[in-house]
Amino acid sequence: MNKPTIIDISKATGFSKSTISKSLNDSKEISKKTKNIIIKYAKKINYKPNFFASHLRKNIVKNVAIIIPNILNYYFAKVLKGAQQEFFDKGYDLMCFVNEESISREKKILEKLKNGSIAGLMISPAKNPFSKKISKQLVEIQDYQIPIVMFDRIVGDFKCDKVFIDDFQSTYDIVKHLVSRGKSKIALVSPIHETLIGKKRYDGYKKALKIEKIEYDENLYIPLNSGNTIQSEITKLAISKKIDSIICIEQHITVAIHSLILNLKFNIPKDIAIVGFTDGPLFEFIKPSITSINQHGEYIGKLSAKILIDRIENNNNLDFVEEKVPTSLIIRGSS
Amino acid sequence: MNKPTIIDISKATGFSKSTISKSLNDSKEISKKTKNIIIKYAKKINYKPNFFASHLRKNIVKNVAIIIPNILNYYFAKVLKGAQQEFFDKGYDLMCFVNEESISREKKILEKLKNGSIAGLMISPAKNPFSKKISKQLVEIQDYQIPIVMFDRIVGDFKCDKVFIDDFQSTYDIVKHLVSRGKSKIALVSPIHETLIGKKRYDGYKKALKIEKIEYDENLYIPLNSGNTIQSEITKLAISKKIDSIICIEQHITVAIHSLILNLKFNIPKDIAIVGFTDGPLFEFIKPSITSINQHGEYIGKLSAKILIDRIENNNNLDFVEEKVPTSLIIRGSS
DNA sequence: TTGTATGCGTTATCAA
DNA sequence: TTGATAACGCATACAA
Repeated sequence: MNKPTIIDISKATGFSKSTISKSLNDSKEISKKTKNIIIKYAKKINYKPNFFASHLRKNIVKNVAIIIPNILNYYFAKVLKGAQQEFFDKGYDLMCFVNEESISREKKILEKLKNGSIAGLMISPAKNPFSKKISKQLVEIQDYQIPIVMFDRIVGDFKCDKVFIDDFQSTYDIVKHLVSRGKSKIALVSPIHETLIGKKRYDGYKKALKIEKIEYDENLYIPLNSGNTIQSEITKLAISKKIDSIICIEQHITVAIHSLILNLKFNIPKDIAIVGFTDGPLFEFIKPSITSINQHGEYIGKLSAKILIDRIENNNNLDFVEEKVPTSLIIRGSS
Repeated sequence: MNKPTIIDISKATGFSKSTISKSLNDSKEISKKTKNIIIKYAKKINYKPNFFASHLRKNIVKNVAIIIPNILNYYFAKVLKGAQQEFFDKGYDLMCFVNEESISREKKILEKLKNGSIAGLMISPAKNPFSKKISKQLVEIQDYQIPIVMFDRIVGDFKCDKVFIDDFQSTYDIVKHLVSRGKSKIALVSPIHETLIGKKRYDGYKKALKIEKIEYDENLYIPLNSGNTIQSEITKLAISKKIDSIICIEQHITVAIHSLILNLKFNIPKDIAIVGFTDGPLFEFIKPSITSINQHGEYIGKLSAKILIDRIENNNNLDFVEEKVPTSLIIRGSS
């Protein structure tokens, strides 16, 4: 059986195409009686309007796309979940793309999205450097009147709506918390030091140290590049008692540090406290469990979706919004 | 700027609509010279064909949908990742839906998908009972010539392509492994005992016991309904030494059992071994780490996508395939 | 090699 | 209250 069309209904019921169309759209031009006949028959043959035809005609799109770096990252999965719920409830279909942290993949995805199939885009770009080419593609998408909401990994000088956590506050809060636990030799481990997020977290860390009158020691700030030297570096710092606590920005590295510290026979949190970032259950089940920043991924996803829908539906020319979402600290055994 | 169309190019270059269309599709009817002019101009104004128009005209769809129960489940996230990669590489857009284990949500999603916007569907249905209504909707989708691949949570009597792990073998292998570790009082905890998967895993368990000449004890088979009685039940069995090992089918319950056993001051794996199911890193970082079945989610996703694309593109009437993917056992500290 | 005309399925405008 | 017709943007059969 082929997909039935309005013409099939027309032939079967004897009414014209336009009468059918109006009835199915519940127009008040058509009499109840006629509508009933038509709707009943449409149901019977399981008629659904052709997606492409109606969209072509109406020139409206109810598809949106989301691009995330990595679906296996619990935080991004939560964002996706929140966004998906919001979009679905508002009648939008969500197309989902994953860039796998690859700029070339991201370019391909964006290229594709220019075909006009989407009404809006949510994006958290692949790790920096944010390429000029990506930026150019995003601007082209905006030129087509397709609004963009950038979330989490926002890019400072790109103009669009943005949703992100309060990165400054997150590390600021962690330092305050650690100090309240009697810690003062606080290391910061960051695999994303070159990103805006990384810089803000670094700033929050530094600011809190200042407020707490702890002198900043550049040896305790450990930006990671390849990620291989971290073991020896942490080991050195720990053994020489230069640190009594570690803040780590990335979940898997946090767990690695956790293991390392235990293997070195230090006590967590007495000798060395650990605080990390994640939305997931991983830190909860480790022994000792790890104190962490809750990034509220689901809320970020929902909020971004709401903002995007608002842009799509009320294409006002209001200034771009920048929503800064507060984080919260979940205190567990490691601090 | 509005999205440019073929007509804009036609006006600007002086060629007719069809010459433009043919050039952009690299038809060999058109001279190189003309093509160059047209393509160059199209690039300049950043022309992209209208998605809806071309699809309406060609009556082909390069969208597919996937419905998964829960995006926060690491296994399903992996399936999604694998599927997404495969589809993207083959030029398909993937629309992603999450039923959140809700039958009513699933019904809404399926209702929507009947609008003809997809060329194929991958689905792992919400937890059973697999409703008659869902089945009816799926059949309707098939009636529109939209192929369906059901993965993981397959439904026995529904006719479509299916991809799933060898559930029988998974528990069979676990029992064999536990026996090789000297265990003989093996409990099986299952929160999905009413599903086909649950039954097969139960069968594998029973069969392996038989092969190993261990008498089946129905007290050691613990189907979970609300999931609240498990604590006391496990505690009783452990204290009375009725069990020396536990197989658990669900990841979070496995972790809960793991904690419970440790709290009861038993040694894992000496007193009680534990084996679970998951694709994720959770079991790796717990102490002691947990032996588990790797369900190869990414492969399942890729394979399902491949099968679906094959159905879409070579709409042959071959019999439905049922791909049974072997699992592998990752042996860790808990056994 | 290029242009003309038609239709994909729907909706909207206007006429009956 | 219903019907005829045009148009959305593109692709193709056919004519030139």
